[in-house]
Amino acid sequence: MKDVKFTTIKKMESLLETASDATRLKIMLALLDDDQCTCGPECECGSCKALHCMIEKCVNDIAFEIEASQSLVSHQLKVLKDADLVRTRKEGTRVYYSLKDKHIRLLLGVAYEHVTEENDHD
Amino acid sequence: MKDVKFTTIKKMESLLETASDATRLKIMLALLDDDQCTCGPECECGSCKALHCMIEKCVNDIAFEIEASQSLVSHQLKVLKDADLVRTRKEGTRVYYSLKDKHIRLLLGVAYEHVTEENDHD
DNA sequence: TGCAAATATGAACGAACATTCATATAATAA
DNA sequence: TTATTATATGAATGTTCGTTCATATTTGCA
Repeated sequence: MKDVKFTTIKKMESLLETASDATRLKIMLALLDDDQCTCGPECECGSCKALHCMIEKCVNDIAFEIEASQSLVSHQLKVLKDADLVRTRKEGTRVYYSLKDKHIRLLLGVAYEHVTEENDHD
Repeated sequence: MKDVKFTTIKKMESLLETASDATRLKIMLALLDDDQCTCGPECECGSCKALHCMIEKCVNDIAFEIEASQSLVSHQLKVLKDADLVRTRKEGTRVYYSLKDKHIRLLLGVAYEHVTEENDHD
């Protein structure tokens, strides 16, 4: 992986920087939760341990779940949205947020495994 | 992925925060380079498109390659080392750095793919 | 209309961070 | 020892960023 373009570096920086905050991580992990998964046993999402199932939650529910203020969650959701890590769907007064795509779920998965596994040498 | 412990969140934050800097990304991408790979065709590292081959470079070579000052590279290598993203090997006056393990290479790979691929919906 | 619920936003404050410059340490060779 | 090369480190500076508080906007409903 050599001669990576500067704009590519900058995009990677933006992606990782956006992901690298405890509040935003809590939000994204809440959106990786499997409570709302209604797929069958063939599904590989959430509790099924894989990543194609889309889970969505509204702002206040996220705020309650991660025990943060509505303002903070809204601010950070905007950061996540601007950086394209989440998508939104409006329904009445509510706005439902979900993770953007499989890369984001993979990123969270890799980071999670790295910090929870014991030292494995290479 | 629910009920993630606070310390796990903090570790993920640290990992991603450490990775989310253009200078440090350049350094890590330099360590993902395949110039030094001498493996055979069965090897899956670098140009072989996989991740088990360890590549190491010393500080000044990295500084030259990414066009940054020695001081800056040394500072940021320390950040990477403290956060356990790279390992070191001393040989005479030189210190050779390499990526810590496959998770780090995977992390870089996922981030790279996310920013270089076109929109793929889920 | 007016009210309530859900979400978004702007200002402000303090903390954290990337970079540079100058200098220190460590190892090797003469 | 002295000189040289490679690397590390401490201080200083300017900037960025997360959070809070107060308030604005939007939507649905009486």
